Amino acid sequence: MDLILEKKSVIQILEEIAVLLDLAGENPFKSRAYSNAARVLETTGESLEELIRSGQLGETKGIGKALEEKILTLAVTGTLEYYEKLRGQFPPTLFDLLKIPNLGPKKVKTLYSTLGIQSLDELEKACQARIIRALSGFGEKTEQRILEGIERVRTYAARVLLPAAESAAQPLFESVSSHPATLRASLCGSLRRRRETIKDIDLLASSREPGELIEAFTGLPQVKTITGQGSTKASVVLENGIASDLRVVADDEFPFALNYFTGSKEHNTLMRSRARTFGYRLNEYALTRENGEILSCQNEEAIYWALELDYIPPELREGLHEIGWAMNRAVPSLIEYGDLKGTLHCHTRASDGEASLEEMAAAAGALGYQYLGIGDHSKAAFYANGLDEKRLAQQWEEIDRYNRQGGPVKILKGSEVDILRDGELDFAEEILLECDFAVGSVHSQFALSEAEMTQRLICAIESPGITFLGHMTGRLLLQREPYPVDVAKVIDATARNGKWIEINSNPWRLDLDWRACLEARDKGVLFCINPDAHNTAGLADNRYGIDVARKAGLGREAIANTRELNDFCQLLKKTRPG
DNA sequence: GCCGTTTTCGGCCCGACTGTTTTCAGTCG
Repeated sequence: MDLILEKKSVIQILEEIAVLLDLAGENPFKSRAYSNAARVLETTGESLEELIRSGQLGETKGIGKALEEKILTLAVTGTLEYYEKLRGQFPPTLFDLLKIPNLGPKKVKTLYSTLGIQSLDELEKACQARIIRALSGFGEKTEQRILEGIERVRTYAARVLLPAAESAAQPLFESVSSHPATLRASLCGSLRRRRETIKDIDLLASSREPGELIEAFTGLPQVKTITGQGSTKASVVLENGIASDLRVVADDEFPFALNYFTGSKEHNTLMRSRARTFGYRLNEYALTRENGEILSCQNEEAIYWALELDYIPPELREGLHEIGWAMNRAVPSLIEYGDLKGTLHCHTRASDGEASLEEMAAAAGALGYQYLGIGDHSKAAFYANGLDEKRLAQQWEEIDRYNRQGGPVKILKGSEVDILRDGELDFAEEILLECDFAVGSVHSQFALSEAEMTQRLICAIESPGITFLGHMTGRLLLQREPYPVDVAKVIDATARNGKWIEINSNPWRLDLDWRACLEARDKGVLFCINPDAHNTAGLADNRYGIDVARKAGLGREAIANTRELNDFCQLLKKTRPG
């Protein structure tokens, strides 16, 4: 069966329908059903084709009869009358208005239906002409906030990468946690869940004098504007454009608030539903019995235990599988930051890196690694000064010399070999088989069809000399979408051929995405966490790769480079024929 | 529109803050 629309497009349309239903003022639970179905599709490992063929689509929780039919129609015909009709009611530019803070579907609908406002520009003009304040439900302040919001959307619409948020958050956290009025403090939200991109920095503190903390927070030198300030909560925008919220609670409420503000929203919803099955009520202050009796919890762990759940680490709280795992006492034991014994896929000055072999090795040694795999670019990557056969041989001599002298780490010989358009590799098979490992990567010709790209990657991973694919989907977070590829099929081919999957730790990449890693784990594939480092500092990026692994629910045993040198080399050999 | 350890109908997580109200709707997380 051939599908006209791929899964990603179907998901997008479902999400769009949810927004359109909100705009139309439909039952909010109906809208939620569409969002929910989109999320379910996004997180299931199965391809849409497989779900349809096996008849599992309608069996999936969150997809009932109506949605099954609509998804099927969309996938097979590429269109859906229900969607088209809904879409016809509103101009597509209304979606831009929804990005303005404090403007939701109701207000946008009012702006559109009373004044015909469709775009940011039109809204800006209407605000400047002081027309907005006359609308019922709007006022002078709303008008002003909309103008500020438009400015903000234009300037800082984007999310930021995890490391950027982390470095902005650290001084805020230190200021709050060291304040004399603070009893306990924590970073929360997506930062604590270690998401790959962050929208704002959430902070929580407990105190007997919340007002003092709020004052101190809004007065911090990093704060550019205060967008909201109450007695227990403040919202600000920092000088660097990132938004930040501080919430202050009483100390006995802290564990509940910590759990609540860590989220995700989906996880919270599931936790509250779980509480209800015991007749409890859970909010950010307490866990309460029906009779009003409060169940005391000293820390977050106690909340999970009170709901007869295993403790769930923050990274797993995405509303996917974690509650089910926790109910069955099956929360995986996650890899820890110190668990890596070495790493592969690093560059040197020989291609486009900034450091020498020795410098990279010394830096790896300083991280406590036992081995470092050098994988410089191959000759097709001419823009990166890729190595040809001769220069590769010279590098090997250099590596042999280094290893004979016995530095802090054993250097492994490798190559990041370009995958050419047809799936063939930039080096001959016998050369790759002489390497200790080889990373196959796509660096050009991104604009293939999904079928062609999938075939290209499968062809590469079937090559005997290849150990794993480098940054499998080619995405650059906040910059470039992944190239079209059927990841499930590539993972299948990887499993079939006994190869590994790279978790590329570069914060721009974090590729393979954690959402897809779980599926690979269930197929028994081993992972390798690599920094793709182009300088010595880049080696430390592996902590972000570990975040990905943790979010995927991977334990130490699933990651090849948690093994000691000898065991690791044995595993490497198993990726080769014979 | 989905779903079932109070249920096949009537729920669907819950509270802070804001602005525009004169008791509350909208938005956000």
